[in-house]
Amino acid sequence: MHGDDSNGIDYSMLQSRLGYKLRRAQMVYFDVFFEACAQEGITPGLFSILAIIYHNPGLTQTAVSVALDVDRSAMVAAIDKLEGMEVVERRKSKNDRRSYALYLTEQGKAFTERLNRKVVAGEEAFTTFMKDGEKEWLLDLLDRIIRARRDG
Amino acid sequence: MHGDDSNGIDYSMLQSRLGYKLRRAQMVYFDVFFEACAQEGITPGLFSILAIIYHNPGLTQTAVSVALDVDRSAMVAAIDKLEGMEVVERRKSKNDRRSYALYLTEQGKAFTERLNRKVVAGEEAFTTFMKDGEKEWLLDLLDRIIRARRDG
DNA sequence: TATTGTTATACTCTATAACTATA
DNA sequence: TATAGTTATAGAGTATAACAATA
Repeated sequence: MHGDDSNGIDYSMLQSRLGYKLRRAQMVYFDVFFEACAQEGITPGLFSILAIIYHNPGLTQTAVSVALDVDRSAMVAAIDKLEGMEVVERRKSKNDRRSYALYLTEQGKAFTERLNRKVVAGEEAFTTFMKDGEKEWLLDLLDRIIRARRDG
Repeated sequence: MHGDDSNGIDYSMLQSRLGYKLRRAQMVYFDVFFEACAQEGITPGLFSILAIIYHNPGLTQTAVSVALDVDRSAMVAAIDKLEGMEVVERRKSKNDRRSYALYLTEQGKAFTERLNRKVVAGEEAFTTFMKDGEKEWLLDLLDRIIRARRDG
């Protein structure tokens, strides 16, 4: 092992690059997610929105966008789609008539739970080659990378 | 710690999701890369192309696209740009007149080496909160995820 | 003045399909 | 017939700026 991948290409400058590996790993993960959820019309981004609303009912669109670190303008089409699927509903906020409070419908809750089971099951494909505790370690280390930004 | 992030949002369904963490970590990494290389007009994708050609001079565009797992049609604009920056050159292949052999120019080699030093230095921001050997372990684990696809 | 949701817009990335010139 | 590079095109994803309603 000195920079060569199995296809005979020398990856020397990339094989020890965190960013390159993160991107490739994410691409693989996306394929697994896609197999599990594409037929439901759900992308990773939509799933993350459902997951946030599931555990934080009543949030505004802007609050969800902040939680997921995307622009609030991107939420409009996303919530439109989820509302069209009848899994999310916008309720007019009483105290602030500019904003909506977001809730999952009853079927939206069941839908999200089912999706979550599929995603968790899909992830088990990755744990087969992990030792005990290795996944928790990975999640913790990724967290440290994520927090590196806001903690300086 | 039971699903809450520091902003008061409950991330229960996401905090143990590999895909979510991979994406967020990659976003943070991209910011660091951007600070280091954006002024040079280089994105992570362009850097990966330079890195491949650096260690594998003479590859065709298609070979590079296969090495990086992107469509060959995406290579055209990328190589156009790198050629415009005079860091890569297309040389007509002798044996197969359909294809080009890709090489770094002299300044392209120096440019790539300089970029590599910047990227490696930028990555050190992430190693400050890693224990000895943890980065190598992370790279190895990400590799196992990446290989999970082609190895089944 | 500031903020929420919205719209219009644009830019990047990426993939597909079809073309051309070679093989 | 198959392949390399190219082009046109389209779809996601995401960001900015501006606007109306409301705070």
